[in-house]
Amino acid sequence: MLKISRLTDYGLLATVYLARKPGEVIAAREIAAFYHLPLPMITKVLKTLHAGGIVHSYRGSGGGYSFDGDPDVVTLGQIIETLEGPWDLVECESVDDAGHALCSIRVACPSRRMMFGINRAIKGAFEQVTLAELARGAMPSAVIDKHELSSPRVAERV
Amino acid sequence: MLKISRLTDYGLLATVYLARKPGEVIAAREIAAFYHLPLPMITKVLKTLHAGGIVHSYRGSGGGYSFDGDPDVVTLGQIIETLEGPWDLVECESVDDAGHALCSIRVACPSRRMMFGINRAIKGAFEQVTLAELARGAMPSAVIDKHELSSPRVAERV
DNA sequence: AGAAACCGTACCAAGGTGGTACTGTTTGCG
DNA sequence: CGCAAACAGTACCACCTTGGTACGGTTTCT
Repeated sequence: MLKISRLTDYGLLATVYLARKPGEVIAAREIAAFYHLPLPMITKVLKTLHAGGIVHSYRGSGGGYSFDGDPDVVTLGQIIETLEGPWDLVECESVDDAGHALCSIRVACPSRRMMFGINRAIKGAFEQVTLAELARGAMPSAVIDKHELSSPRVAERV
Repeated sequence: MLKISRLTDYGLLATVYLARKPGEVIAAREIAAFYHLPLPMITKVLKTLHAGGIVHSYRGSGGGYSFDGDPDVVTLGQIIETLEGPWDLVECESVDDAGHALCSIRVACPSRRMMFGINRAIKGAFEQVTLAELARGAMPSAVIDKHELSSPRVAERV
């Protein structure tokens, strides 16, 4: 299930804040103060971003976090995936502890294949928005290509 | 926040089932049996679909639900909106009981405008998938049109 | 009259989310 | 050396949503 929780939103804000001052080491306290958000929330999300390799961390006095990567390479999709973990619109493919599919009607399900198409489209949209664009505050008028939608039965998956 | 809960998924299944037998009055019991889902769940979701005007209901013995509309007009977006209610990726515009914005940094927020772009793209994707396509089980290769992005400098990933 | 089927509402357990607290550990600096 | 700043890890809690159930009421067909 796709969700963009408040925590993920905090993470985006923090990442953008760091990306706007590339290479600079900034304490979590400063970010929390800027956005008027509780410090423990910001530190929590920054820990996750660090674990995911999005930002660097520096401990000790004068430490903090920094974004050292290329903002044109890091995408919104990567950040969301780091913060929320893997996601899908529906849980068609989930399996129980024994490895059996939770959904008993998978093969005949009328919505599964369609959902995967939508799924891919959304992930694609997230992948095409770079951190650089986020940092600039640009607003893309992203749309779905109608011609691609009508094509029936493109690929057989799974 | 966008979420497609299991209940919404049930609603999609039920709607598709009805749309495949247009005009036919079908008891909730039959749909539940077909998908191996608990009857109370199906009835609950069908009530919501009826309240939203997606399907018709007929009471009494021999009653049930039917889809009488044009499957080329009803969209996935309408069904989701009926089942989940209005949604947005982030809660930037939410206000408290007194009408004041919950987000204190709205005007300067670096992610708000971008999120609205993504928001629109996803809603657009949902609006372009019709119930007829769902019923056919077609799988669209929906993609975002790169040229519509505000910035031409889009990283070559995926 | 009785059964079939929808309607409305209420209820509950489980899990997720937002948020807090506390105890390390590392590092810079006087 | 000793202190303070700042990250790391973990545990905890209140609240809400979600999935699912229960039950009594109403309509309609036979």
